[in-house]
Amino acid sequence: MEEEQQDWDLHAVVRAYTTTSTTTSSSVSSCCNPPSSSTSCTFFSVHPAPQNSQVLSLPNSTPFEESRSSIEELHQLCKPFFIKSPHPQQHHQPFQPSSPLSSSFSYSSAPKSPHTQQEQKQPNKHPLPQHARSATTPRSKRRKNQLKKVCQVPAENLSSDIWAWRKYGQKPIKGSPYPRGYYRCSSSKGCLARKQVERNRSEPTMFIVTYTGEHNHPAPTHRNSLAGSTRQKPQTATNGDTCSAKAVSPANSGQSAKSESTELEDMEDLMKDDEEEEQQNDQIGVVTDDFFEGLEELTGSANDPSMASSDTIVPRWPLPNNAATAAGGS
DNA sequence: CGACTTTGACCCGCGC
DNA sequence: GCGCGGGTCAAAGTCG
Repeated sequence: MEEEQQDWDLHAVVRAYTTTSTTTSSSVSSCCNPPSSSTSCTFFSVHPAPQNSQVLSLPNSTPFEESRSSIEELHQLCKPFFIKSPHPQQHHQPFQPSSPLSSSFSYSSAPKSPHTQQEQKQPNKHPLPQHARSATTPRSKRRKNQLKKVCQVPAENLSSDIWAWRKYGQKPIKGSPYPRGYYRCSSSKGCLARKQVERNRSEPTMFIVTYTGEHNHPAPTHRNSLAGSTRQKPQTATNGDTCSAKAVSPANSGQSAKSESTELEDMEDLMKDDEEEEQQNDQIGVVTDDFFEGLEELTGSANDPSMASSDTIVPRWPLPNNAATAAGGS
């Protein structure tokens, strides 16, 4: 029990994950990549599409070739999601995922009505100030009609998140040996983006990440520019097997962050070419700034070792520790 | 000092 | 209507 919890030390993990493909829900063009990757994405859209959930397998090979093709794939994949939406809140354009290349996303609309984020802001219930229950964050309907994106990611990919997440809670989930961690975006105060990280019961090496709400601010261009970050705890050997190295990402270790940024720039150049191509192509279809943003993030993620499939390449920045470790030492 | 994690308690949605 | 379980809050403690 406790072990599991310790195991479950995801605080760090979390910040590592957020998908990149700007998503909007609605059907996803299926990705034709070979299911080589251990991740799959499923999108549930608010639109009751017959197949609103698809498993997207993204490439897991070389960063460049693959990344390129991945981008294309991704592009294909994301196209449907890039819907121009000046008012993201009104569309379902929850977040700008940062690393679509690695994992499975699944958007799921709230079980019931198709209202999306709006609910989140509706201050309807909560007459009760529980400890001055924040008048700013009406909890009402929190569970209702929330657009969710569920991703299943391998431990190593948990660190591929460009957003900064802050843990605000953890709860044991009934039926699951692993607790669920609750995180919110710490990049911006008013950001409604939330994230839940839970280990897959049947496959402990996989994590189920659920995103809720959307970022109301641009994604940090460089990870080291992230506001807060997980702290790096002195690996208290309490965990025995799994490390609880909490640090994850970029922002944590200035070192990694630094090298990261430089390398990122490098990679970005390369990626940009591709991006431009893609963008041009995109212009034919529906392309928005969001999309570019997404691409940027993507490129950023592309650099991310975790994204490029850790199997074939060596991480360009030291993250395994966190990701894997934080991931529960899987 | 600010930001983050931890943790217990509270609140509310949902199913029965 | 009731109870369970999940989601969030906020105080306390930790760390850089």
